[in-house]
Amino acid sequence: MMTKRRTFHRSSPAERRSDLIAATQECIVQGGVGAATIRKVAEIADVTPGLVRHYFPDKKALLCATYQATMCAMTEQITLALNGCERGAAAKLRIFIEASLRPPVMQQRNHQLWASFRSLINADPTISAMHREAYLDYRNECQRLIRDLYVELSIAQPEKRIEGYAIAVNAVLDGLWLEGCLNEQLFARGELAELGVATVQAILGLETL
Amino acid sequence: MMTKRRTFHRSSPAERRSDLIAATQECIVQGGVGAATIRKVAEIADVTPGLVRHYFPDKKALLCATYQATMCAMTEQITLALNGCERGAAAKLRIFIEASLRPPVMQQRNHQLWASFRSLINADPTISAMHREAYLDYRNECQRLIRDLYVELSIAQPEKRIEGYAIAVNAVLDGLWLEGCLNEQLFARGELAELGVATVQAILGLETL
DNA sequence: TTACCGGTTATACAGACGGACAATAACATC
DNA sequence: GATGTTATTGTCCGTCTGTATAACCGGTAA
Repeated sequence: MMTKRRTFHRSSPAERRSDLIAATQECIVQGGVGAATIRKVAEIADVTPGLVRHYFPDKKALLCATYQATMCAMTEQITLALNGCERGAAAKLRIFIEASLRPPVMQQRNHQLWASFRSLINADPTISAMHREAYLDYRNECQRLIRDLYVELSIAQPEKRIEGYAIAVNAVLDGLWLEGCLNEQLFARGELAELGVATVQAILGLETL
Repeated sequence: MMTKRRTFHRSSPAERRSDLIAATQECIVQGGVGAATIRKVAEIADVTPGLVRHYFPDKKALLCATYQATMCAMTEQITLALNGCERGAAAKLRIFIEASLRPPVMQQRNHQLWASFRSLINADPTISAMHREAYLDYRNECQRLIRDLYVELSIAQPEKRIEGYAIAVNAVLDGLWLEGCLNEQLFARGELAELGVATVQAILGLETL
């Protein structure tokens, strides 16, 4: 009963870590959090189960790292788009909306991951804290862009109203993102982004995006 | 080693079924889908594990029934509010918005259940189909209310534009519902409902809600 | 009373799970 | 080239899971 030993391959720690996280994402996408078992993750990453524990002290740590990586990847895409534009506040807000409502941010895969982790909010305080932080970051970015826009247009608005706008705009983007992710083939490419821009214009009472 | 046998109690089938579904919901709320094990469900329903299988052929059936019950309970609350009002289209739309953005529909518990089942969409085609149906029902209801409103106001609108409005309004309600469920204590009671009405007014270009 | 039947309980079982650990292979340092 | 270090492998264990099945109980009808 001599089974051949698996070929030994060594990768850089950063690469291995990222591979394991990617494998975890793949599991979750395919079958929810419950499908992300240590064994399955190891199999997808083409590695033995023991190695997973060498990089992450326990399963919870692996899941948290995966959540973090997932959210970072999305916000990174948006800041990337935002940094590529040095024009005014209106253009920035438009780009923020469009980046949020197009691939690679608006993608069924991302939604699947997002919903899966969100389902753990009551179960794990760490996940809960990470979620809250990501949510507030996004909403504050939203609010900042809206404030800058009114300043640029020399329209005075009380901060309280701007906050209300931010909540509403955030809600629209969340909602359209959800719809778009779930029906990737139902909407033409860019359709939801356009609808998002038009809707935000209506909410802000502007026609200048 | 004589452990006392559990007291024998017989309930009506409908009641037992509903108890088991409620217990499943409780598990999911506390710890996500993974926490809803047959044994835990049975414990919460104060019943032995074997009985669960007597009412549901397997775990998947139990989860699907729970999903169905969860969504039905929410839409039922909304139709209930809608039926209690025999006034015009504007009032109906307002009530639809407010019912969606107040307890008992807007409730952390509901959100937890919603996210949990949504995380299974890729894993189970039955869940996927049920979700799609619920989503389209809600959006169509939305679209119908908007169409009726414009008819009432004698404003001609191409159906294509009404569809766009419905998508946007649906997105706002989804988004605000998400925000509200997750921060039940952050918003004053009715604050999001008001914000929702104002935002929908802005989207539809009306001030008559 | 008695015999039956379906709801209910208790227990058994095979498989998968997370975590722990020793053995092994590649690399780093001297 | 020898030696220590770290990444990686293979294997084990106790626990928990979903499911199957046997034993039990209480009402119902003959």
